[in-house]
Amino acid sequence: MGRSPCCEKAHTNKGAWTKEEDDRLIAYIRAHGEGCWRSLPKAAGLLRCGKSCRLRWINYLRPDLKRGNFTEEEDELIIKLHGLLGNKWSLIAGRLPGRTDNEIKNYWNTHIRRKLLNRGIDPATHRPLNEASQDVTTISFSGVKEEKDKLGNPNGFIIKEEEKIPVQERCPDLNLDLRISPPHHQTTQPEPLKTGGRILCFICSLGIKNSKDCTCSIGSSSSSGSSNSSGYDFLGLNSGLLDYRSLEMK
DNA sequence: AAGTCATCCAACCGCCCCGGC
DNA sequence: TGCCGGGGCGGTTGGATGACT
Repeated sequence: MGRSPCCEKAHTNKGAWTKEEDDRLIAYIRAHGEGCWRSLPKAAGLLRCGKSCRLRWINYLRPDLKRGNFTEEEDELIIKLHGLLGNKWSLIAGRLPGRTDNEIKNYWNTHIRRKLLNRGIDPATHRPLNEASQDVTTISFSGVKEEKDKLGNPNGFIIKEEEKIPVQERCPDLNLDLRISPPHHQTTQPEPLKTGGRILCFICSLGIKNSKDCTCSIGSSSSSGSSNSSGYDFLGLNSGLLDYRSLEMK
């Protein structure tokens, strides 16, 4: 029957934090450090959910946070990292000292999206808006449905009754065909570098080891630390502009 | 001055992943 | 090996504030 709630919501405060709550949280973490967030509220004398405490600390109270406007350099770095990583805000935040994932996410949605649109760039794909319809593979779900009907749902999809209603009957003007386009960087990134005569896949070029998405088998075969000297030089990963190994979680 | 709309951002929600048992 | 709980993440919401009419 689902998960148990992370806290007893009936006896917790919600909404904006008061100065007193902030002070309590700061004092507790200074004294005891970050630890078990679930038990922290009670120990600190806060009527808050542990998750709420964690969020407040990480996004607002942490002493190493950099407040204030984003610089032009930060803007450009966020754009580049988003092009590489997508909506992996925590990874992006890991490259911007003093910035939080929430802050970057908000900043992206309020400023950078508009900035890119003004430049004529699709913020989702990082491609020119007028190219949006090019290099797109269309997957017709009506076709899939027909195939599933023929083959008895071979992909194991769970089909709700209402989904069996043809879309055109319910909303004739709505085209729900999904489209998949190749990642933007595929068209611009240089030739993949080789290590020991072998070509690295994109996953390995990012320094991600043992990934199930690895297609070259190097990443999963413990390449004895050689991965940091090979791969794409996207964002200057190899030239030292960025240390992509520190893209790991905060 | 008052009402309405747009924007910003802190906070919440629900899901997923991972480690411990 | 499977289950459970805690932590973390991305998406979304809603209140506060400013801009505009």
